[in-house]
Amino acid sequence: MSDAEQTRQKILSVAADEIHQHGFQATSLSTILNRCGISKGALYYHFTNKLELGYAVFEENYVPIFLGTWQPALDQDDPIEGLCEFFISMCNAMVCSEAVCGCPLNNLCEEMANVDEGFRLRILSMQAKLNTLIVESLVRVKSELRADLIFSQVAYFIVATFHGATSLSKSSRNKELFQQVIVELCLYIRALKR
Amino acid sequence: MSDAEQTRQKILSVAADEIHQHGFQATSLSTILNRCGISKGALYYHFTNKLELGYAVFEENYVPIFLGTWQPALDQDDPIEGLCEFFISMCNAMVCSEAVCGCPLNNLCEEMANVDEGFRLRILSMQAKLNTLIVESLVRVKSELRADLIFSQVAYFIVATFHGATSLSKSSRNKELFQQVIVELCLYIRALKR
DNA sequence: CTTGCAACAGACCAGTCGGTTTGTTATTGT
DNA sequence: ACAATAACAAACCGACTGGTCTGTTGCAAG
Repeated sequence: MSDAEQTRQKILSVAADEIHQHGFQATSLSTILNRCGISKGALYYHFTNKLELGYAVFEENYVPIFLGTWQPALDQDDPIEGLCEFFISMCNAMVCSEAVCGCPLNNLCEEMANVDEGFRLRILSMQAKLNTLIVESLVRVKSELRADLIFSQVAYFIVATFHGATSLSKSSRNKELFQQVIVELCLYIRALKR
Repeated sequence: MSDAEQTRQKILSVAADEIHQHGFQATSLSTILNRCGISKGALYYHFTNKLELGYAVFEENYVPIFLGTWQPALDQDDPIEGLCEFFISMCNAMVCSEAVCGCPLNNLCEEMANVDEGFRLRILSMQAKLNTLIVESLVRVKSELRADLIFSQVAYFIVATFHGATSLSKSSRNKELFQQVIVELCLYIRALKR
């Protein structure tokens, strides 16, 4: 990796962390510069402005990580159990993570969906993509599921609940509420089977 | 109402609207002053600083409205149907509201829970209070419900899902996704009955 | 050896932020 | 009539914001 590409990646990862912690609008460019140990010239050489930096963080950092965590769960032979295990593992991982900053994508969704159209459209396509992934995995084991299900609706329901659980744990700042919602969610998911 | 109290209320309601639209941190005091047609001296006569104004908006505007919308639904003879009707009516009301800014409390929760302790504690107590209300209404019709339910868990699940649905509709900016999640949520709620 | 460009460094800018201070007006108790 | 206080108005402040501009390296091609 060239030096230039290296600093670009450094900026992206630091920006991703700052945005995750403080949100996009509250993130200061000078903080990013300090943490990276670079100058403003460097940043504006790689990105045209703060917004474009935000978009780049979204597409090159958040989205891959996001899909990378859901995909394996849905690729299991039994996606129902795959999802449950995934959710439970999120519960356990939450203990270790010292800072409960919530899901970066959910945070951006809440903050920027009504502020900037560029963010909104990216969030929208992300949600649609995740929905498709879940629906596909459900269709794959269709024969094992109840006949009355509307897959897309179920998928959005799961995502919405998971999002809500994340949000609850953010304000409560412990995993208890998160765990409760997740347990109930697993009950719901397993009840999808006939 | 005295003149002073009148300007105080004016500030509160305008601030509530601005915070709802742009979030707390992105809300500018000068915007509030312009919309109110008052000066900075007036604002700082009634509130010690921006944070205290935010707290006042939370407690005197958001909380009463919030509880005022949930309470009637839970007070119904059949709280299960009360909740469903409440959710459905939220779906319909959403068409009329031109701006989909999400629930003010959920927004503040997402934005400020990790930023300011004062907000976090207020949000926390609000969530606990809502949870208590829901649990109480479920206990009231306990005999009609399944025996395996953990009421508190169910209550948090409902709230989390509703929050998630709100968030989805914010980014999608139409009521479709919201409606889908709500329909599925009603299915879940009605299945609580034995 | 030098020309040119990629890859920055860092001073600088206009604007905005929350907050303070001083000044003014209207009302009210004495 | 007068002093005191409530209820503001508005100038002002330092800190900070995103963004621009000019200058300076290091390397690579000719």
